[in-house]
Amino acid sequence: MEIPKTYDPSQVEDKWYKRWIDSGFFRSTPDDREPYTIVIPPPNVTGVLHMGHMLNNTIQDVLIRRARMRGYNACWVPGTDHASIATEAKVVAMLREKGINKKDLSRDEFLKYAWEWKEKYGGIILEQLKKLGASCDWERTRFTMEDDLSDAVISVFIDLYNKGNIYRGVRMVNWDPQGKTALSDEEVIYKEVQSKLYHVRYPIVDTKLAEQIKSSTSTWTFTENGWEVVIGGENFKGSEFITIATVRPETILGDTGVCVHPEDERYKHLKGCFAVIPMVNRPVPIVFDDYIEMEFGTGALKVTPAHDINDYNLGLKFGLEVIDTINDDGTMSPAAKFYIGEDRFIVRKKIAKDLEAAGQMVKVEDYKNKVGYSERTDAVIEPKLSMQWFLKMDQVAKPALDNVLNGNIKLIPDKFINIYRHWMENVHDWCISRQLWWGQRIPAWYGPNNECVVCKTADEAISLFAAKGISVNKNDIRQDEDVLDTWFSSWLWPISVFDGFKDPNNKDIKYYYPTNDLVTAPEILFFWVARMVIAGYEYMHEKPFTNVYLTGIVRDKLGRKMSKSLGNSPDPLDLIAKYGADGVRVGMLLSSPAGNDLLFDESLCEQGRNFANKIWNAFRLVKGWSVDASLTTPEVNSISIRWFEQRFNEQLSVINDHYAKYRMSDALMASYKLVWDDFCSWYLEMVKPAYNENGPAAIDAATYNATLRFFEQLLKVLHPWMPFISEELWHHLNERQQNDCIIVAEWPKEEASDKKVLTGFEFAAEVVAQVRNIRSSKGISPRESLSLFIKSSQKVDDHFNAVIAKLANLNKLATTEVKVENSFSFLVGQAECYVPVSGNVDVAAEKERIQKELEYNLGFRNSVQAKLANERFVANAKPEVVDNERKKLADAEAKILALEEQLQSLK
RNA sequence: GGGAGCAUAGCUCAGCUGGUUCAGAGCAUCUGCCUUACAAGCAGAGGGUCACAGGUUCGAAUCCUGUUGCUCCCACCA
Repeated sequence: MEIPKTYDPSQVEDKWYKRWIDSGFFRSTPDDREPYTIVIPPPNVTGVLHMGHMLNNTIQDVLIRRARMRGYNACWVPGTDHASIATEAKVVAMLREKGINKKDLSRDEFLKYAWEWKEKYGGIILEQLKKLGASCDWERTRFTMEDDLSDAVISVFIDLYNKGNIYRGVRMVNWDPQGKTALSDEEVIYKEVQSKLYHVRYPIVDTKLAEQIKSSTSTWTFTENGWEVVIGGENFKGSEFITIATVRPETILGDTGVCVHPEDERYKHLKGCFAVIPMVNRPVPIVFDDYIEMEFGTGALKVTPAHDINDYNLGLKFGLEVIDTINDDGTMSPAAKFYIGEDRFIVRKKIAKDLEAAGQMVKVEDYKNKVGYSERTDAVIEPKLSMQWFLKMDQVAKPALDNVLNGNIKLIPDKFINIYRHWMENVHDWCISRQLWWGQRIPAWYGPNNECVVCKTADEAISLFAAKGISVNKNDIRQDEDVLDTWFSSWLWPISVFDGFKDPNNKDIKYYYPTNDLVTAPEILFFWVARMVIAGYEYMHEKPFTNVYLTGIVRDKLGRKMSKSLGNSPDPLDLIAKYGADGVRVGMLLSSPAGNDLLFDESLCEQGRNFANKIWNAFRLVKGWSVDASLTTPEVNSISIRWFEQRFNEQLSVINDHYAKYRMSDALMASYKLVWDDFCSWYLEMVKPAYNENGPAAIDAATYNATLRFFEQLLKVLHPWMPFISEELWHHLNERQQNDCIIVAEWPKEEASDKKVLTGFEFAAEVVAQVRNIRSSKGISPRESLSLFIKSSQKVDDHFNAVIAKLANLNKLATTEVKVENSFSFLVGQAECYVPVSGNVDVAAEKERIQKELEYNLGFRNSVQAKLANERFVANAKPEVVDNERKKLADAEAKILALEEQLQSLK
């Protein structure tokens, strides 16, 4: 059989993925085994796979596959999220391209387009996940807007409303003028931008004049030192101004007050006075509040209650008028009286110019500030008063906080606990309404006079109204136009995917809930994780998951976030095509400790691919062996087999321990080294038959069988990381029954390892390395056979002598009582080793080398001696530590003695 | 403005409650090898005052304080 020299994943991956599916290996139904469950963080239904998904889902698949092998009933539930804002934006854009304006469509027409779009593009991402090898139970695929899940959302809303946790109210919300919807605080991204700070002076008038200005039209003119106003033919003059500083002059038209600090000497005398707002000529009160920073700007703040949350609060406090001057789409409203219908940013420039022309602009300075942007549309957020639905958080958040703090739910890494606590302790009410169509429509109904009832259907609404004494028919009532925040459906995900709302006592929810692990990005710790915990306790009285593994953000190697605009995000499918899914999986996980950002570089995938190839070639070697049943097992092989068994046991427990602590990269690296170093570089070289003129010699049956057994065990350890190549080789290694696949093979049992064998090997390995070092530094060919003599006062473990002889290519390995002349020497532990050479040894170079080693050991001995001479050390340190120091001293002294002897003999 | 975290080799990271020759791993680098499993490889080697300054201790990469630099989270500074 001719086996290609390199592993070709393209020949393998689709074949096995199909076989796994066809065999139902991903399928999970409740049985008597213990469940192990993960619900996928549902990606946006119209999204495509990016590197973040790759990392995330690779980790989930590793966890799921290992659990499956360990005998758990492993269930990974996949699905997608309807992502209302993002999807609606995409649909609107698609329609616009077709020349259709959303405004011209009815709600139903629009939704029809949206569903078509979803059917067409939805779930591409799930197909992509299959390429990665994701072993989800695809028969369980859910979608947050499918009927059952939507029903769950609606009934939860009604339930929370009836419990008094949901209320409706006018609040200052983050308004996205492009998406024309309110956003939650979490959906606003603040960016630092270069702005301008405009200093504008408002004339000061007293109460009497203010009254006159209010009651009739006034015409103002400004000079350098004062102002003049004509009211009804009467002329007034003044020289006093108050200068405010603002970055948003377009909101001046909505000003209803000016606020200064009560302790501010500059303004104390203005109590009871009014400032007159430019252009609209509205006198507004000057109020005093210690919210004001005296040092900032001029120390005077214009108050625009309709367009700034702080101003809104001040407005409430001082009873200021609210004038909403900006429309939903970010243009000026009629209430502004000027620039009506023009965009807020254009108006900003215009009004600045106009104020300048009028003589009210004092100065303009450059200024850096933070501006909120919509996460979804990137539009600048407009704080806006509007009627929204809210969920009260303080009560429901309590168990969600407690159960993380008491360790009932674990965050990995645990540094996120503090962040979580901080958020939960300062949680704000959650604005859950969105002014969109794509999503679950709010089940609230309004009567003729805006009376409101909350229930599922119009018929129920009619009877609820009737109960309130309001008699209506279907045509008199209308349903709320808004839909619910997407997170208001995804927070139910771990429950709703098992139909926990529809059928609370069904087998699935009872069996799979609570789930085990959740793997997600820290960015959505509050958006999603915290809220799932809340929903879990509210509706199941139980946590939704036990462990939350928080991945890092995938960045490029320069540390920049991957983004479309930077073009630094590779297409995961291209990577898979290039390096194989196994290679990419390994690449993703090689260096991504929980919570740490992953600086991704293609070379990581290359390393993964190389590893796959290494395994492939180990297989080629083993498969190429011909077995001769008549051969007895050579000594070198027996001890090698004995050693590898121990090494495997030892490393398996290391790997298991890493997994238990969710140290994925460490678990992978330990697996990697076990295969590459221990198995390939050492074990296979140890048992590999020598070759004669006819090619490689035959191998004995015991060695062959042991090697196959080891290989199988290693493939199992590799399977979670590299499902495809491990499955492929599993079947090449042995004839298998149809269903004997590694995906469902049993994870290796952890057994004790014999430390004596392991340390015996370590000694041998060190000797081999030293001989190789001599070859390398002295230019002796590996093919030239050497001899080696070991001199030691203590007994050295000689079990591995045959191994040493083979790997170091020795024709003789013996002990000696005396130093061997004309040889290179080295020390391993206390054993002096001599490699005699035919030519003359470079005495000077040897002396120098030995001298250096001697000096190091002398220094070391001195430091140990000093330690032991210190009475306080001997008195205070733990006895075993002191003993250890004594042993170190003895070792060092023996070494020094040996080195001195060697040096002596070279003279 | 408040809070949290980080700083160890060129890069990415380990280093558990202070104590094995503790200063590590992988990658990268350098040297020598196309040795019939693998050049996507083999063998060997060189890289670090553990950010800085103090302190606690018999003993500090590890604990404490301060400084510097970076990152993240929260928050309503015009």
